[in-house]
Amino acid sequence: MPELPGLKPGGIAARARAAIAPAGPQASYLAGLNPEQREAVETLDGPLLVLAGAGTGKTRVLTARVAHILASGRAFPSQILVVTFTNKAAREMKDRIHGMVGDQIEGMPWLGTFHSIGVRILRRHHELVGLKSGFTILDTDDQIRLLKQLLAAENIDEKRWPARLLASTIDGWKNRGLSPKDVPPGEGAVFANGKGGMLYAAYQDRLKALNAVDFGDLLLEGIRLFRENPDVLAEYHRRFKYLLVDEYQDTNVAQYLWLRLLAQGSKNVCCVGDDDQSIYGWRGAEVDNILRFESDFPGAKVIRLERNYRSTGHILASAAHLIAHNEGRLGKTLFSEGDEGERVSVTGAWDSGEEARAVGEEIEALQRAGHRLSEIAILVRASFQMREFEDRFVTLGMPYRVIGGPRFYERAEIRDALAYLRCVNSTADDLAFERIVNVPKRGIGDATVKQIHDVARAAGVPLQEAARVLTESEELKPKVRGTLRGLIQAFERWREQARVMSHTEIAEIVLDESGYTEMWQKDRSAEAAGRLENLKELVRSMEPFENLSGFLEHISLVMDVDNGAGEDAVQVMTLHSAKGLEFDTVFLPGWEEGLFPHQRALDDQGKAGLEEERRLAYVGITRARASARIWFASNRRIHGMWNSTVPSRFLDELPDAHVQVEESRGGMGWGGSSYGGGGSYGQSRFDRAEPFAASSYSTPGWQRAQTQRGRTDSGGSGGGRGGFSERGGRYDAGASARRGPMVIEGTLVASSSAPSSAFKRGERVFHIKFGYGEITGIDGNKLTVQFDKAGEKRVVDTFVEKA
DNA sequence: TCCCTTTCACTTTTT
DNA sequence: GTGAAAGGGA
Repeated sequence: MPELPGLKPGGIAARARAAIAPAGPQASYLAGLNPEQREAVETLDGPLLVLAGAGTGKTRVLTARVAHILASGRAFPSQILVVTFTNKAAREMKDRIHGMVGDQIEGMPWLGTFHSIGVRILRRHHELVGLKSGFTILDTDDQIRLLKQLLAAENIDEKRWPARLLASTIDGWKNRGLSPKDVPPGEGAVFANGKGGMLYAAYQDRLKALNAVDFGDLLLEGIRLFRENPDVLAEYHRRFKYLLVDEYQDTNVAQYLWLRLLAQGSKNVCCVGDDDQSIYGWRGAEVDNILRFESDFPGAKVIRLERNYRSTGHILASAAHLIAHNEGRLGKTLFSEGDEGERVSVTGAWDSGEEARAVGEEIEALQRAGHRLSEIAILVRASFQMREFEDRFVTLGMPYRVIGGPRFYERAEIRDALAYLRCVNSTADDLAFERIVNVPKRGIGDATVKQIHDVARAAGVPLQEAARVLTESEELKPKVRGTLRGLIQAFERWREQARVMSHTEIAEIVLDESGYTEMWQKDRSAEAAGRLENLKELVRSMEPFENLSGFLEHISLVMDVDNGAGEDAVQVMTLHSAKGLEFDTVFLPGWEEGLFPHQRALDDQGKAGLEEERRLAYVGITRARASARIWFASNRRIHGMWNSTVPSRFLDELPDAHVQVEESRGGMGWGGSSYGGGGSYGQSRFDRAEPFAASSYSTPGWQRAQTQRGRTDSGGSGGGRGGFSERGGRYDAGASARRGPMVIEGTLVASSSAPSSAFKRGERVFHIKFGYGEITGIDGNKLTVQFDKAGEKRVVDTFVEKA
């Protein structure tokens, strides 16, 4: 299409579309929508809540709605506000709208994350909230260093009151939309014997002095801006004719307040979300926001999307039955029109190692059957679980990819490199200067840094300037003085060069001449090569930007690199990072009490915590299109200690009719299941499962476990060959002859396989978790023990030893 | 100032 | 068991 000079592409596009293709049955973006989706797209006036269950085409509705608004000529692209949580979601949305509406719409200016739109607004009105232009955005690392300084200045023991804790406390306040003066005195007093509120205020002052904001401020200051300047708010009211919010169940109070202020204008606010997928309560998300929508926005219409296009019947029914155990929900019932598919499988393993082995074998079988590895995912509750799977995949030579983990820009080398660039970009970036002044080590230690600080404070100048002044005085030792002067001069030189060179060239020069690259080249550790690679990647990622400051501006908010997507590899990630994704086959390992639901969630949040864990389980199951395979292990090492575990209560909440309880081909699933408070899980069908209770020790799995244990040093590498073939013959042979105590890494795990227990009533025993106790009852291999500390528990005899 | 030893925690994570 | 961070000694 030829360019039309002087005309705004967006405006033309919208009008042209409206003229050529008026919104009607024939509009292409409406094609293929079901009636509910279509209603959600076409209900343009007034507040609308779209409750979109998992796999019901939520993104499709959002993008079609934008297309519809544009095509019907109701608004220009610049008059639509679309907010998402992650950059990834924003990018996807942009791409899809682009695909629907076409080239003419040059990206919608107000489509982005809460934070990126927040910055955009603050940059336009910075003077109204007391910021200078070009303010910097601090990330968590900067925040913590700043808070450490504040704590030190207040003589607060950092051991007792860690900066991290203060940071998350302040974050929590900001998430709830509280500025220092709004913090309830009682709450402010919680930290450091009453100094919490004061520290928060001091922190905000420091931020202002540094001309910086943190992530929370991007919204909080926006709220303040709107409240204190009605004329500014009115301007945005006029501007935004339509507001759309993705993942509304994840909004926190600050985001809610921010949004509500903006929505007072046109009232055409459409929020899309799923209360059953709210899994971010721990970082301030308020499910309440979505539950309250109808009362918050009077006259709101609610549309439910319940037709699921992703999963088979059994999977959907299992997920639905599970989530029905939650009380705080709006209630939806997903249904699918596809076939029932295969049942959700539940399998027990002896321990986490066997769990990983068995899952690895199943994946190999799937691979042989022609499944693509990238359509297989392992979703874990906690990242430490990934390790065993990774180890396994390495020995199997199975390609895998870990999603999530430390983000690219959070890596030390990237942050160091960025700090150098920030110093080149601005002489006033004190935090960046402090970070790299002695990286690589050049003999400028704490003592010198403190001196620089003193000069800076006294003269009211930034650290770089103070350092320059200091090198001109006689106060430093000659050696230090020389190095510091060299560094300052280097920065001046780089700044000069930055004017004439491209920013990527400058970056390379800076990293090279500062000795930073050399530092890693000399480093003998295993990660050094990867770090150098990351530095190269950083420079590469700068290319699309116009200049250094443009790059730095974006990097604080948006920085994720493609980590080799598209290659055929098993996807390993946490349940949290799986939200929004889908796979043909999903493995869900580690469904054990204490791990999932996580003990900490139960301890800290009680019932609310349990319900959030349950939602997490729901998210996990609904990621699967065709096959969901749940696992639990009877023994897991927690904090370096082997613990026997109890199958997760969520397993009992799955509907029998849709679940296939598998006998692990490795056997041994149900070994020791009696940990876990109260007897309420004693009734679990997984406790009663017969094949294992009486005859555990003659199953192939047990023998295999023993054999593997016996080959002490072969653990990992010995299992390299696929497992199925080894199973049948080898481990069965002579199995029943194996008797006697079994010691694993110094812990007595099993002492007897005799059908009648070797224990007697009244005998004193020791349990690794519960300590000492006295046997009060014997039932097969299960003992009832009155523990001195832990009270009465039912335990399998293999987990206690005679005291 | 640096390096080594001790100590501590250990759920989830975006911006 | 493991890794990161902090403190103390060289």
